[in-house]
Amino acid sequence: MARHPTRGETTDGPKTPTVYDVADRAGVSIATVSRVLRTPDAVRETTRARVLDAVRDLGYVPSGNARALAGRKTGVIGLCFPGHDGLEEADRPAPGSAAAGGVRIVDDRRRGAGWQSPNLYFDEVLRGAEVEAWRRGFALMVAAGRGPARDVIVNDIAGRVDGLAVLARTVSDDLLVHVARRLPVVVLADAARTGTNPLAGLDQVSVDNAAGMAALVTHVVRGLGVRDVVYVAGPPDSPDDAERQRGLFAALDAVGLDRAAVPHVRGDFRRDTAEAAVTELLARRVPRALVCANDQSALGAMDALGRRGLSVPGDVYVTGFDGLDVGRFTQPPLTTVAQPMAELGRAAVRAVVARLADPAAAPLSARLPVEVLLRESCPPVDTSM
Amino acid sequence: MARHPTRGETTDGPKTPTVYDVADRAGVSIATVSRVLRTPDAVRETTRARVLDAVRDLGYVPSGNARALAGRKTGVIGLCFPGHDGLEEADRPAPGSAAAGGVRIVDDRRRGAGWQSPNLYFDEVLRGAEVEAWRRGFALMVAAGRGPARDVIVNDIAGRVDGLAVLARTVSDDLLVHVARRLPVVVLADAARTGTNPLAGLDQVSVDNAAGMAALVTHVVRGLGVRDVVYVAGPPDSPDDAERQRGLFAALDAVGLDRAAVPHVRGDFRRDTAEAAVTELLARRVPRALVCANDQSALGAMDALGRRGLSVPGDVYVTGFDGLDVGRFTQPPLTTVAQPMAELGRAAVRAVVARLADPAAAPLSARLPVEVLLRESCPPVDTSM
DNA sequence: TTGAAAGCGCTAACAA
DNA sequence: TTGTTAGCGCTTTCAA
Repeated sequence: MARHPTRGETTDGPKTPTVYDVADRAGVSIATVSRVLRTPDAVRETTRARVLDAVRDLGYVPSGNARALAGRKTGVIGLCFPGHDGLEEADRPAPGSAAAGGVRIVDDRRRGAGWQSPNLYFDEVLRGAEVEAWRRGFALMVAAGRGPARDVIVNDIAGRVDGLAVLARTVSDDLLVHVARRLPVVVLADAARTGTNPLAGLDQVSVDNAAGMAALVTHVVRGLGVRDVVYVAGPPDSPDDAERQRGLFAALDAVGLDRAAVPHVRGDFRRDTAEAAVTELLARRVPRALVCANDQSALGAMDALGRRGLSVPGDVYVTGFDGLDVGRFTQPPLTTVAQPMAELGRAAVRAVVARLADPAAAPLSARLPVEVLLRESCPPVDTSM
Repeated sequence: MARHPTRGETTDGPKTPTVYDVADRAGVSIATVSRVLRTPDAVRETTRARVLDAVRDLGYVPSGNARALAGRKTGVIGLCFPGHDGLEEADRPAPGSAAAGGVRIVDDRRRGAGWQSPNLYFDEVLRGAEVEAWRRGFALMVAAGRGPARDVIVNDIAGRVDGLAVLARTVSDDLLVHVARRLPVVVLADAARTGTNPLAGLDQVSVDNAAGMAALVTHVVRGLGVRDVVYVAGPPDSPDDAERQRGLFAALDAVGLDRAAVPHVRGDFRRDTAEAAVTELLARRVPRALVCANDQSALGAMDALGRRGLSVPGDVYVTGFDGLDVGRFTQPPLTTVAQPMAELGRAAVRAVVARLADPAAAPLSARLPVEVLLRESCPPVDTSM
């Protein structure tokens, strides 16, 4: 009768119980056990109680894998991103500090506002995705791919989930296309979607870089009346920077300023590079405003200005882009464009769920609105007079 | 021969391909397909190539669930925590701000250093867990249980993973015990493990609250020579606070100060409550040092002191506990005890993996070392003279 | 209301 | 080196 006649009797210790064990103990069939767990109302009260008791007594927990296999869906959504590079070693406890019971005492007065833990960006996306997934009744599986094994991970995860949200350039396009044949894939924050892009057919969710930059630049040029602007650009191959430049140009066009009137220097999205670039610029001349491609380079710009003894915003306005937390604590606080990171995660999950519900729908391309945060480095109105 | 003779022919569109489809197309058996994927060296070069081609052509991605079921292990570790309460609504885009193409412009100059996004704590634990899981070859499944559904979630996740790490008091003890019968469960940050605790037999990883507080208080009393201390306590039922108080007392005992010499006021771990409590205290007298049960209440204490025109650290030393990021940006920066959040997550995963490797080992109880970060609010040496 | 039985897609003996 | 086959634990018709 029972499929496992010797279960837990001949072998070493009791194995983890299955529906069969519960059914045996409750004196019902496995179908009834399944019903009790999935459609309790379809089972007579007393039977249900017997089954539930057996579940309790046995410590039975249904196998999600078997369920998923039989039910042809997992109830899990996967989230892949590029990984916390550099974190692997960074947060390893310092050698010797782990001495038994020993508490290390550190003079931490030197550490300035510039420091911050890496990749907060993804943390927030992740959090948003997590929240949304659970609200929709899905579990979330996370994979931060590091190194060349990324593809392996994604492939691995793809087989375990109903749908996948992948941050731009986490894995090779080929793999993504391959995987997308099997399940819904949503690409996050990859706006540079051209016709020839192999990912062109996939759903995507991104942030409205161009509109954000346009609004910010409009504020600088029209709101503050500044015409002497320099743009501290990102890496030439960055789609994000390309979009932000589009926004910049759009704003210049709109206010009737020649694009050539706003020269670029190259900050490469990095604090040190931007500092160097701006230092070099300042050796030649001092513009009234520095519009930076991201917050990191804005920090670098402020470093350079500070070193030259120039005041922000008194002598030079500085703006960033991203809305990193650190910008709230700089001196002065940094005007920036905040990206809705958590919302990005949520939107991604929503997109996956929507696709699951309607596989035939046209590819989705969502743009999340950004928010310009005016802070002291480039205030709402000119306060210098 | 093939198990699915009509696959993709009679039904609507091609179904997602399985080993059978790949085997058919490559002209081999399913076993060979499986081998190519799992032990490639056990297959002749030419055969392997044929199979791989078929995989490519078909867009085949192996089902993780079927694998897990057949292989009796999932390769996934679960992480459960109490959830980002309050976040659900908080990060919802403000009504109206999402207008198509509209970019909201906000005067953000008012928002002080006190503000910060909630639950950064878990983000870091999560990140640590993710990193470690990945290094060990496991995927990570995340569940932030919210509301009464927590138990359901955990039960659900338990069936999908090889092992589980659960933050203290995320779910009911009963459920945890139930689940622990089936798979390894590691409890995080629940140090208050008494003999009668139902969770007593489980592995656990926590932070050395007592030692941290003891080191900090020793610094205040012995290092700075302060004897007039008030403790701003947490909620009475908090195991964390209890541990920190133990550390406090231990330090007092060690330096020969009567415990009664250090009165308590109740801050309840919250900024506002602590501010109220300290305000009331200051109406009576001004101690030389306020040792607070956590960072939040330290912020509240500083609020109260500031309102009274008292200087930190000139008039009163203030210390916190937790190592929240925000403490680096307060005026003055906050001396605190940093908990190794990311390391907590990693240690949890390590514990699960260890338990998986040796189910018979004695229950593990790991204590992670903390770090005292001396900053201006209670500096390494008395600089006021 | 309950039970019998056929898979879900894969792995892992065991044979060949 | 490759194929056959028996499950893994569950859901789900279809009958009873």
